Amino acid sequence: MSTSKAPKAAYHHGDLRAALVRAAIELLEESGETELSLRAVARRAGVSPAEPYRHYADREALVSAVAAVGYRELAERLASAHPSPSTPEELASVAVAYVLFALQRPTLFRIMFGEPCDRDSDERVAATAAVALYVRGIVERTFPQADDDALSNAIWALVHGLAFLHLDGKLEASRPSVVADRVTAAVQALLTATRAQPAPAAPGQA
Amino acid sequence: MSTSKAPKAAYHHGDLRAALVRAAIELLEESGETELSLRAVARRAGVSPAEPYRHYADREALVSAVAAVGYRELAERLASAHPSPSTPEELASVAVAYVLFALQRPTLFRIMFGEPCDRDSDERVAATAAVALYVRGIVERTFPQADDDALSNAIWALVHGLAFLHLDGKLEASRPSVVADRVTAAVQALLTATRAQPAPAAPGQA
DNA sequence: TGTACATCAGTGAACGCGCGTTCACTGATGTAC
DNA sequence: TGTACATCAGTGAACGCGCGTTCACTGATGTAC
Repeated sequence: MSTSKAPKAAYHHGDLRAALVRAAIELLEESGETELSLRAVARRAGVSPAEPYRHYADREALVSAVAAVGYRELAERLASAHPSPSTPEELASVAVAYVLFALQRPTLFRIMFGEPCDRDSDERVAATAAVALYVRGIVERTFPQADDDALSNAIWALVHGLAFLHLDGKLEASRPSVVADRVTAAVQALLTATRAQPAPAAPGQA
Repeated sequence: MSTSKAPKAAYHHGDLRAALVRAAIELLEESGETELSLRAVARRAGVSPAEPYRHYADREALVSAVAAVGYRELAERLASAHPSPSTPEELASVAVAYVLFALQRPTLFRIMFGEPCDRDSDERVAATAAVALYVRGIVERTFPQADDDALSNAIWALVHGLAFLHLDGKLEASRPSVVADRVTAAVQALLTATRAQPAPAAPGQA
């Protein structure tokens, strides 16, 4: 029987490993700090400062686990914006979801993307690759005859850049609907033109 | 007589205020850490831990001064890539300069852009506005009949996103020439199409 | 030119703090017979 | 069903550390006369 959803007071705790990640995320979102103190997390989870070491090798391991949760939730948000976008309009709706996710969970997003970050964490490397593949899929569906590499990079960068510029206050971000409109407009400004000429006259395309 | 360039050993120090900023930047670039410890900076500058407080109100003030230097240097780099870009090709060369700056001075770039950052620092707010204006100028020159707002945001976001994706290892960044090519390709992938139809058939354009 | 004084850049010791991590431990749960 | 034991989640005290900041101070420089 899986214990995925019953942290009861029974047993010692049930699933403290997951509870620690949850506590960490709550702390991040309350404090607005990107720094995550293991002691603070333990305190929040109602547990002694030594306890986390039973579940995570060190601070960095907990941070990676937090980031992994973030990647999963981001993927869900994108998928629920549109399961399989294949037009510039659908792509724009996914872009909006990406940026709003960043704004609603700013510290989580920063931990996922805004840190030198442990190149050794397989979890994180895999999650990153998954996002890249997802974007690439959209681009291939939406612009079948484009230069996939260049265009995938460009699209991801565009959306990612919009997220960070809003997050860092370089673009005003107090009202989500304004942000959504701005993101949509930016994406359309670039993509409408791209779509307008279906075959960009490049040689050697199928 | 201005003392802008003579930190001699004469007098007490000459220009410790600037020396502290310099020490801070050196430390950042050596350690790869975004965290800046006032004590470490003082140590590096060969001065007691209390001394910085004679020049900066607190740690945050020093960090803002560091960011200000970063903005100035970024502006110089962009200007020297092209003083007044007005074609997609010229724009791409500026984009490359932006991304390479981020990669060459990663921690400085993160401090400039990748932190919640003090909304109250006039210096920083002004610097940000200057970058935005600069981008807007390029866009107006390059695409005279476009929707300036949307396109300016899109271009800045595209370039900024490319910088961060490389910086955070989401795009491979070990060889500058590869990065330069990738940035150029990404920019061209989006912009060539935009330029290809000079008047995008929107109503009400001069 | 020489003396008396004000200024102020820089000192160094001290404060209290929260941190990451280790350690020997306790006590509830599960297991074997 | 009852007892003896192994397991292991969680404890709590302690370690050494570097931090930001404050304080009363020193001593070199510049200034007035």
